[in-house]
Amino acid sequence: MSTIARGTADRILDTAERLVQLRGYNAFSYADVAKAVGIRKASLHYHFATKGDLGLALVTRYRRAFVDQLHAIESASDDPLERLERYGELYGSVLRRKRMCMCGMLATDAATLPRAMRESVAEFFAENVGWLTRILEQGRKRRELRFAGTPAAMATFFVSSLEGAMLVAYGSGNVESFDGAARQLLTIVRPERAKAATPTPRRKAP
Amino acid sequence: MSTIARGTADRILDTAERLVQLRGYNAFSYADVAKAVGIRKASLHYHFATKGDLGLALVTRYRRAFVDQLHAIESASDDPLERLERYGELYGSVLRRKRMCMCGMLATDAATLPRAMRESVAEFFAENVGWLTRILEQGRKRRELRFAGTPAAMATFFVSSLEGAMLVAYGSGNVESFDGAARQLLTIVRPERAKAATPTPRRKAP
DNA sequence: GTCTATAGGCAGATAGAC
DNA sequence: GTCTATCTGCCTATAGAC
Repeated sequence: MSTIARGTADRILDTAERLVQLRGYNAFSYADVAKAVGIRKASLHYHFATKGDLGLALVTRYRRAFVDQLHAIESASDDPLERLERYGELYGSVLRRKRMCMCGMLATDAATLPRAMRESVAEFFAENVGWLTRILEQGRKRRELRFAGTPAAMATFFVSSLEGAMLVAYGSGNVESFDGAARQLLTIVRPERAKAATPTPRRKAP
Repeated sequence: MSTIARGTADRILDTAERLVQLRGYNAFSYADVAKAVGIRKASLHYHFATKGDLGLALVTRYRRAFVDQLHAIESASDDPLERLERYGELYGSVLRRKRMCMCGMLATDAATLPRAMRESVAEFFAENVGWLTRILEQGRKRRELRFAGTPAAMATFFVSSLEGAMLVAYGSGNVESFDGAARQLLTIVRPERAKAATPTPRRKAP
């Protein structure tokens, strides 16, 4: 995958994605992207006419990639708790690359975004809540998960807590705090809920 | 208090605070503030020489106000659970004014902030975690709160979840989702939690 | 598809009059 | 303390050559 030559548009998206995740929508420029990609500012406009077009393409691609990873999680495991663990690990892996979730980042920029971008960011959260709701519903039915309230409410709480854990970890430069928060989060849906928070025994895939 | 005439510096801070909470540090300008306050850009520089100076003053003032509110909560109630409810309501009241937490907002801007600002934002989170740790510790000791893990870990989770609930609500324009998340959060520290029909607790090996 | 050149505007910041 | 005037630099975006 990484050895395949990619088109200019893809390289632009990769670079812009990184910059948005690091600095936010209003703190990256065509000049930044052009420099990193190795072409001129004007050439960027050939691929993405306006910054809004580029931004929308970024969110669209990010959402698609995220949805793909959700499907991958369902393929990899049938156990609700393990699926939730892997879901949290999606966020963790972003943070370990020293980035913030793109849509969490754009959420704070919402007031300054073109309408289409803002709506797509909202859809990202809705998509995640929808997926989690299904997993939680199924897990409760099978008695492999236990939690208070509706699956939808718990799903919203899940997304919120992971986004917040990333936000605080990113903003305070304290990456470890994310892992602790993610662990707490899993504790509250574990059926055998223990008094002491012990690290989760993680099954490794062969 | 609201009838007292305030100095220019205070009015600048009020306006800049609102703009940062709405749009972020990189999406407000001296021109915006000057227009709203009713003076010229150049006059702002008399009060705050650079944007970084203004930003640092904003965070400092915000932190002080927040700490004051924490003290007010301790004065208003002796009950740990009620204190936590009121703590959540601090966040809720910001969101109901259609704003994002200033430090949550600045957390996403971290990579672009002057060092002093970035450190002060990190201190905001640390202060909150510190206060919550005390409340949680005391509540557990008195058996009026119940939760897994250390008080410090739970405190970090608390701040993360509330910040994240604000972030998602703000970014998706769905303010109601915050209240649901805040309610879920309180559920997990309530001592009388869920003794409903649970499957036989199977203890996993650590 | 990529380039040079440039338009037109806004950014943060300063000098100096009043 | 607030003003006018101005500087320098960066921003998004476009025109037109190659």
